[in-house]
Amino acid sequence: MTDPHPADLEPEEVDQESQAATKNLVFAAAERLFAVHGFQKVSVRDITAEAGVNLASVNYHFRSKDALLLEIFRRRTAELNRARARLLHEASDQHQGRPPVRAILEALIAPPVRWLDPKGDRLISVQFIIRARSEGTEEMRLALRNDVSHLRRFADALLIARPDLPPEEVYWRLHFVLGMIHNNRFAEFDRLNTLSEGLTREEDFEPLIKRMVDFAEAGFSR
Amino acid sequence: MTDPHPADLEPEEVDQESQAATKNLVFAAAERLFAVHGFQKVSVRDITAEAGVNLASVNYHFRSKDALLLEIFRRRTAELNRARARLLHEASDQHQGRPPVRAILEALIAPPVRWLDPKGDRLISVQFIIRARSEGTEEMRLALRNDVSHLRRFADALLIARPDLPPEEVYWRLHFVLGMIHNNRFAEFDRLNTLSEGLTREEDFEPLIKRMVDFAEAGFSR
DNA sequence: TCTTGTTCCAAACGACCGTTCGAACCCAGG
DNA sequence: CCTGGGTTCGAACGGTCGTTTGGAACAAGA
Repeated sequence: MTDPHPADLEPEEVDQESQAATKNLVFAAAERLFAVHGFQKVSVRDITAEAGVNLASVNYHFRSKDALLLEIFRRRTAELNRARARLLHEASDQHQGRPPVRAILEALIAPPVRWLDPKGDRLISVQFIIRARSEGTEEMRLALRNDVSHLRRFADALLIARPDLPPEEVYWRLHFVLGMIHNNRFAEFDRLNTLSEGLTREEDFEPLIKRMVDFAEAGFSR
Repeated sequence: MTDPHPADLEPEEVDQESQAATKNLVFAAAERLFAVHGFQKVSVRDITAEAGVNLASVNYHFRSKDALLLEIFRRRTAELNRARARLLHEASDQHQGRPPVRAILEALIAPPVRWLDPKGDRLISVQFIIRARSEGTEEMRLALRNDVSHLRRFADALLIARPDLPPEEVYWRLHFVLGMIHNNRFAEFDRLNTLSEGLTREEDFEPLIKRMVDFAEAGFSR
């Protein structure tokens, strides 16, 4: 008697629009609730109620609550990593395989910040990813090791772009840039807007990308 | 019949070494477990078991689990804010009330990074604070509004130090610096050490403070 | 039409949660 | 010695959690 769960034989991200409507409803509702309220505060009953499906749907289509969470995390981080890698690849092509620091930083920063735009449909996803980084389960820590292999390409590019710097200095500065990116949470934006009395409220996110890249590039300038 | 809970009549942080040993045991165990495992994953039973006290101790000495969490948060953030404010005040004294950007950033960065030193007894506390920022309850969000009033002193100092910059630019850069600071979590350090293959492992944290202040000051340089 | 496999559903299971309760305990003040 | 307020204790309460179950509903091929 083999395991009848359809989640086991999915290669990557099928049923985008296929007949498995319930699975997609659960996926979307879970991502939305997790992104807003956090992982531990959202119950399976919250998810299925939000999706308008039966309680058992989570354990049927995904194996467990944790597996659902991990699947969302995997798909979204893969998408983000792909977008970043594409920009880095383009920058590498335009600079004979040795992109300057600014282009590397832009490839790292631009995708997750563009996703913050409420006019798109990515805002939920990027908030989910950011939250996963600080609240993730033990299994997601392991999944983050793959993310390290993704980051290594950026670290290597930076090491090549700044061969004059001690390697540990490059790593630390990369760490600082990642901190800037990961701090773009709802709560932090609200805090900043309260502090600045609304001066920092953004409608277009390209200026924010420029601000961040400017700041990060300046940090790398010495 | 008035409320018999001793938690209600404590001014700030008495019973450091007083006869209420159980309360201190609970406080310390809760802070430690929360800092390591997060708020939602730690139960009252975990806390009391770690502290070696009875299960009901949490609800007796503090009113509830949330109230315990909030009390830890309040005490530690107050201590951190005091340390930062003192440094800012000293810098203000040394520069005729107009401290330069670097001194302001150092007052913001140095205290929480010094607390990261495992040789001290503050490592748990700073990890707790960082975790509280992203996993805090609703009541702690309100407590963070006081933190905004604390941050305003730093924002104002920066606005005075850089009157040539548009105010929103100053606020954004302050936001970036805070992101750098809040990213100093256990998991992120591990990730960085994996990525750098141990190159970034620190024993002394003063060089890290210098690195961070250098990076942040450079970001403010233009 | 009957069969077969997939999906959905209501209901329940056992485990763990935060909190409460009343009795036991301790220890100064009489 | 006794008394009484502060503290600790074991035990239990009601509730919510993630997960499981067995059958109903459904669609498609024989």
